[in-house]
Amino acid sequence: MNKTRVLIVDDHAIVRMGLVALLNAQENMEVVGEAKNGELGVKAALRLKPDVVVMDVLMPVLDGVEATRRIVSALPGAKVLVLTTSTAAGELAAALEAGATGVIPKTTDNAALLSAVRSVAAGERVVTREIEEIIANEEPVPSLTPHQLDMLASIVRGLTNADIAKQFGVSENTVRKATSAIFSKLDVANRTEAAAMALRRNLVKV
Amino acid sequence: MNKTRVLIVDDHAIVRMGLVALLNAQENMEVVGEAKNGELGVKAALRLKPDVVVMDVLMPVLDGVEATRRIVSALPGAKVLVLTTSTAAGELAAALEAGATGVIPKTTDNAALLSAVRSVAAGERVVTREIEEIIANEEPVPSLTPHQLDMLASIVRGLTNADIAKQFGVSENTVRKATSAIFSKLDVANRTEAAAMALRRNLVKV
DNA sequence: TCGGGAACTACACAACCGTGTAGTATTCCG
DNA sequence: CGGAATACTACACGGTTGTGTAGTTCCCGA
Repeated sequence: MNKTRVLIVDDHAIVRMGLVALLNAQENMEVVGEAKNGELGVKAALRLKPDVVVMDVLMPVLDGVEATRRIVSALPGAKVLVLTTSTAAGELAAALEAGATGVIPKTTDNAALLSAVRSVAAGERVVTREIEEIIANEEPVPSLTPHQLDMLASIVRGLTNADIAKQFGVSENTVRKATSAIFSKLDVANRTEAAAMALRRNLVKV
Repeated sequence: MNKTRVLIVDDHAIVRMGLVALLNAQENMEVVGEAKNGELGVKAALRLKPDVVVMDVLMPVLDGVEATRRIVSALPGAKVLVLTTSTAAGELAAALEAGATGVIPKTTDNAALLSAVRSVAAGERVVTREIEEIIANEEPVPSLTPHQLDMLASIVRGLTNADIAKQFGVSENTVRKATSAIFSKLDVANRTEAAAMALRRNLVKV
């Protein structure tokens, strides 16, 4: 009987330590590698071809979602179990869309975590009810054009219509029309509300 | 020779597992308790009177900063080592102000973490250079009155001056004066910038 | 008791904002 | 080719915003 070969990708040394302790204590599991960021994780996955990758989301250099995408696209059939602290619907949905086989919260207790690793190794999709609900209740992201997102960013920075016109090399009237369109897409009444929504829903880079 | 008695407070089972594995592997250390949120952490600390409490910050029910405050005030001389993911100056400073003996990032490797626990047990203040710098570079929080914070919250919600006047039962002119004062305290030119700053710097509850 | 210093109000003014209507140019697709 | 869609502009209108000046009331501390 072959052991399930696991790769751990997490920037917290203490979490890697915990996972190693937990998984290596199982007879039929074996941690074959550790990586402390997404980029190293991808490299290690390609080299080691593990049965399961246990992947954190929030990491320096390359985040877990993007790392998952790269691993799955390079090794179709690779199994990735994403471990997350986040309750942001967007991130959870992104992890699944990137090809993760499972997504579970970091608060999961050890027994449930083990069983998730086993299920994922067997190819089963593992998503807790909690996470499923968050994704189901996700508000749709308003679809702004890149140009509109740039304008929104300028609004967030507190620029006036005249400032924005100068910045984009168009007339103030055009900016008025454009911002007006943005407000109606976001379903808000004015630029202040638009700025608040943009920041709250991470529509613009800070 | 007595072992250093350690209490672990963290909502992530896998982190507790890692800390237990790491600390119990040391000859002169012993994990005497675990708690998965701040409230349980405080109770356990009062009951067990550990030499060192290793404390996470972000936890449900009661966060690590407040838990630290309660433990230190109930057991003067208690040693708390705060483990944090956050790079927000406010939180780091708050942890120290609450009476933590040490504050280190969760990305710390195992050897450094161990030495931090040992130092804290010996009563030494442990703050990494990284964290020291973040605190030193902290922008001062603008001192708004509670009343002004309420107004700021209304601004963030997108209300007009007329709306705010109605809400507070004062005249619109008064609101104009008041918001104007807020803007000058925040050093911004208009309500949109004020809203952006309020959200970015967590001046108002979302 | 006198003198700030708050908190509130009024008013006026210039600037800024959001929207409706309308016109032009360009591009894309059937 | 013709029509739809897209992007830009103009202008006008009414509402909103931020600030300067100024006046009242009330309370606190010297």
